[in-house]
Amino acid sequence: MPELPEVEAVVRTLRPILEGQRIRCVHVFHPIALKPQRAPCLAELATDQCIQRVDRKGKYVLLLLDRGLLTLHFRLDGQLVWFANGAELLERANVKENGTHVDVAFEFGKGVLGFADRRHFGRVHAWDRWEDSSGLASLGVDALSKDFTVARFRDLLAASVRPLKDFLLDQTWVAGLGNIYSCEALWHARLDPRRRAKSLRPEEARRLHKAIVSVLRRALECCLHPAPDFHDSQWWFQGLQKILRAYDREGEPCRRCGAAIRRIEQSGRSTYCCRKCQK
DNA sequence: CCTGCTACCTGATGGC
DNA sequence: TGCCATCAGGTAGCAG
Repeated sequence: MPELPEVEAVVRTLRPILEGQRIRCVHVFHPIALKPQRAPCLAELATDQCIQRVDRKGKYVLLLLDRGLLTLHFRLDGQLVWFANGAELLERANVKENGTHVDVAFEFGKGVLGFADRRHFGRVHAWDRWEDSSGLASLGVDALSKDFTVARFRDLLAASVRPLKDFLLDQTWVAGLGNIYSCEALWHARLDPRRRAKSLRPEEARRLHKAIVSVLRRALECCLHPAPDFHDSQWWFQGLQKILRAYDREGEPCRRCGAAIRRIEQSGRSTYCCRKCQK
């Protein structure tokens, strides 16, 4: 559930479940999910603390504790799973037949929250202060925050010589966009992903800003209907496909001009765009 | 400081 | 069927 809208939908769903709950204990099944931190560090920081607030910055989920915080990052494939209680967790987690993959779990009075990522890219980290997390501390302005204004965005663009696509993927300028919504925003703004960020005219910067915000809002609506269901480990976001105009549509006609959507490679990753109407 | 490249992992898919 | 190559919604760490 990688990009900003998916993480925001998770956070909104998690908030009423977790806020005010005390972490009774922490289970670490796969320590790689904590790397480079270690299990004792997480257990010591989290055990017996209450979750005061559930929040998000960029693609990070923040669980703010009485003292310190936990950060969850799903990377490409991470997800959350809910269990009724500790017994159900131990019965189902990582067992051979019909088991549910779980890397780390937090046990509460009302149930258990599991963090799972078979690929082991996702991370669960514990921090005394948010500034201690270099990933979190280096994030730029969140794309759905009110600080993400056209003026601010124009200044950021003007300071970067990189191609627009790389600029949008770089979380230190604007936080929250990944490969899908970068492609989508550029398609909606009718801008060539290879253009240098600083080459945009004011009107083009405004168009891209508007496209980013509207694409993310529309995707968030999609992610909330239906809302995430952590009780079902097969749960996934439905219906995102129907809002995509460029991503993963190689060879299909552009919905604006009819030309074939092309797949090009930028910084080792796929960019989907219309070479005819994205200038 | 910036940029570009690789490594990190596992699973799904498609060609032969 | 089986085997192999390729691809995947992300980021950290490194060299230049």
